[in-house]
Amino acid sequence: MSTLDSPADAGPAPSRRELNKAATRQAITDAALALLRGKGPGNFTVEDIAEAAGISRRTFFNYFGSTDAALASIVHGFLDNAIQQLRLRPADEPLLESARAALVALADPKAVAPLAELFSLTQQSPLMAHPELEAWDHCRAQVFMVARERLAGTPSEADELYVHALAGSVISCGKAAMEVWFNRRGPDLSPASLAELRQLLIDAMALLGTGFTTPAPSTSRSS
Amino acid sequence: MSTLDSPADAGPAPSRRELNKAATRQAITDAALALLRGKGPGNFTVEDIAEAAGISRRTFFNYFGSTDAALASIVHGFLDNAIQQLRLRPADEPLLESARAALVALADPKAVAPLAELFSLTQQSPLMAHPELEAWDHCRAQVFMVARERLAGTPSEADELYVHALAGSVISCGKAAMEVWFNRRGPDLSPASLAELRQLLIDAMALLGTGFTTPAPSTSRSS
DNA sequence: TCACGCGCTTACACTATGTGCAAGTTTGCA
DNA sequence: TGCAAACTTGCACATAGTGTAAGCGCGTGA
Repeated sequence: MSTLDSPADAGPAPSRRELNKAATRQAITDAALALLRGKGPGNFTVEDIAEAAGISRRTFFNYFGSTDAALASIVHGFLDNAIQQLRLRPADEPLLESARAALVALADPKAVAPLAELFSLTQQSPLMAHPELEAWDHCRAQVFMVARERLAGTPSEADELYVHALAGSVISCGKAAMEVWFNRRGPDLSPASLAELRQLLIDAMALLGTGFTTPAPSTSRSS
Repeated sequence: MSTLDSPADAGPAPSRRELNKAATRQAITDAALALLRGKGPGNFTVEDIAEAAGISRRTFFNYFGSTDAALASIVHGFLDNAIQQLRLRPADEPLLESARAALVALADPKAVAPLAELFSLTQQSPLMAHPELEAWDHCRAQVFMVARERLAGTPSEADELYVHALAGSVISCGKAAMEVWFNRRGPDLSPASLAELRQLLIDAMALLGTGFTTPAPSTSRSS
């Protein structure tokens, strides 16, 4: 989201309007998350969220197209952050290495906490599947674009298959690492747990880089 | 496996009720596809589909949860078919090889045609994204189960990450091949086009098997 | 062959979702 | 200060999705 440390920041100038909008947006997701905690997935309506956020039902729909979309914005926030990290990596670095670095950089409590809570509240509830899948796919599209930019000008510039397959696989492996981590540790955010997440992400990218050769490749847990 | 009636029939005994249900289901998807052709995505309602299929609106919802779900059943049909092919492969074969074989076996006009038309009608229309992503994810879960079964008893039985990452990557690469193929050929089902699809699927699996080492790996088109 | 039971279809009613529109309110700017 | 643009809100309306109970068609056993 925002890294507003010093006065001379990248933003042009956060006007009052934009601050209000950001605040409203935040109020909506907060309210939605609170209701998810309190009532469980599928047991509250847009009207409930709007009331809890102190806005009208109509205004809710000015921000999000559905309850799901409001909750998925949490996932979007995390993944957008990941993309941002990815774009910071040097362009001549192998993409797998960049992805590994970007993901590991994101494995800190601040960034993972909302995601972990969302997962713990929606686990094995297909009600959440739709917008979450869409969020990951959006991220995939971003990775695709980064990968394409990097390959621009190289001999294989036009190899769409390579770029599509790579982007999709990177996302799948990142997702797999997150999923395994959550299955093992639940919403545990302790340093040891986060270290394991980092190792899983590293291992997942390594699997991709080695073509899934050895079924027992990792240092993170070998049965 | 053997019933007295038909020579090569696998079903236990298609009763009249089941035939009716199958027919209705088919009528619904046919009607939905026809409306998609005629009016474009998002420009028709459940009521329209029901009317075209000769059933009530309520009955539609007895079969599908939404218009999207009705159309996604086409994708589901294709992917279920792929899973079936995958399960026919010998259990000691490498999974990538099995996936390659299963996918190539599915690259025939009969199986691909409905999928190709659906793609051509919904391309760059996010209205279709949700249920389609869900269909792919369902397939991913199936591949995951197959992979887990195959590794049961091997030294790496408990390596969840490996299985999750592999299943996800296989799906992503299959998806990538289909996407590239459609971007190149559109709804072209000529033998040459299908041969290219097959080659793309093979190349995609090869990329996965070689860890995406060479950015210019394929025989399918190198710019 | 017939009648009973069960499953599927349907109409109805109702809640929730999502959107267009116009009026009211706040913010930016000259 | 005053105007214009952006944002919020209430209202109306079309559509989605579901529970319920009555009606119809299919399978089955007497």
